[in-house]
Amino acid sequence: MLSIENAVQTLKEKNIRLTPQRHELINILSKGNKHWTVEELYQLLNESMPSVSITTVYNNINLFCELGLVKEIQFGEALSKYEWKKEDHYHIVCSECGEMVDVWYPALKEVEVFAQSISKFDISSHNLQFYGTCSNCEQK
Amino acid sequence: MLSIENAVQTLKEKNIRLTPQRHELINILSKGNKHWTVEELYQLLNESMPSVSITTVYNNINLFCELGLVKEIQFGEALSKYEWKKEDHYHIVCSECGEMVDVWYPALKEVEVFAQSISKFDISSHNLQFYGTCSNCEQK
DNA sequence: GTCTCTGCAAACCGTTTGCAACGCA
DNA sequence: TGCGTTGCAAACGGTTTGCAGAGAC
Repeated sequence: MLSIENAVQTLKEKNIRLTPQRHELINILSKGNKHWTVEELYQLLNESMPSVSITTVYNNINLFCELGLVKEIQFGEALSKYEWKKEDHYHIVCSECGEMVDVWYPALKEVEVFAQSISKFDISSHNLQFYGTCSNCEQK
Repeated sequence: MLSIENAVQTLKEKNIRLTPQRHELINILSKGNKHWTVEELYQLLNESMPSVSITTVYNNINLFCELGLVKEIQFGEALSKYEWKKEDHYHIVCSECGEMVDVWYPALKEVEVFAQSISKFDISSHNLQFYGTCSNCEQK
């Protein structure tokens, strides 16, 4: 799990300013080990910085993705979610409410090798998602 | 692979009219064993029916998905692609041009079982995509 | 003081909706 | 002939862009 200090260091090295908005966004993202939409981050950020704009959230979440501080998780028709950078893993998503949890399972390298062997593609990565119903939605 | 006759039969059973637009769209989709975006289907349809509107393509591709004649393939930030209904399989997509091919690999049921065992989710399905570079883009 | 960053407003673009005219059954 | 369908235009909604003023360093 990436530390706040490392993230701040990365910004400094690239001469990217540590604005209050960026600092607070890093604070939110690096705690909680969760998955947020842009809108959710905007709401959370607004609690401590009421004047922040959603443009700034977009600007910085994209910047953080480019810097490798944050990973974008894209899922079917749902809005992208973002998580603080950690080791590669898969995700389970609730089809009802969008709730998302991590799955730590060994990377399916042998399936990648198979896909490469039967295609004319040079395979570089793969993505695996699970769909289901979370316990909260199950009860309803 | 679903036949045109079966598709037409499904429409009849549900009292859905077989308009020329629908017939031609089924013709395009059921041949070629490819993956198309809405825009691509619209272009192809326009070759034989110049007056067709993109609204009609949206209406019918969504209808066909609901009827199970067509499967929507959603991929990260890319536009959805659609394929004629066939047995479940995975996809490889070219990160450069979006070119897509099928991968017939046994469903990863044991990974689903694992995901279920370590989460509080009732897992119903999963999705696996491979990313890479197709031979065309490799040469460039 | 400089130059990046913020935040507002407008643009963007794929998709959906409303609706009047059309045409399949 | 009736009602489902088409196709136009407008609306929609998440995201990006342009830009003038603010502010980090």
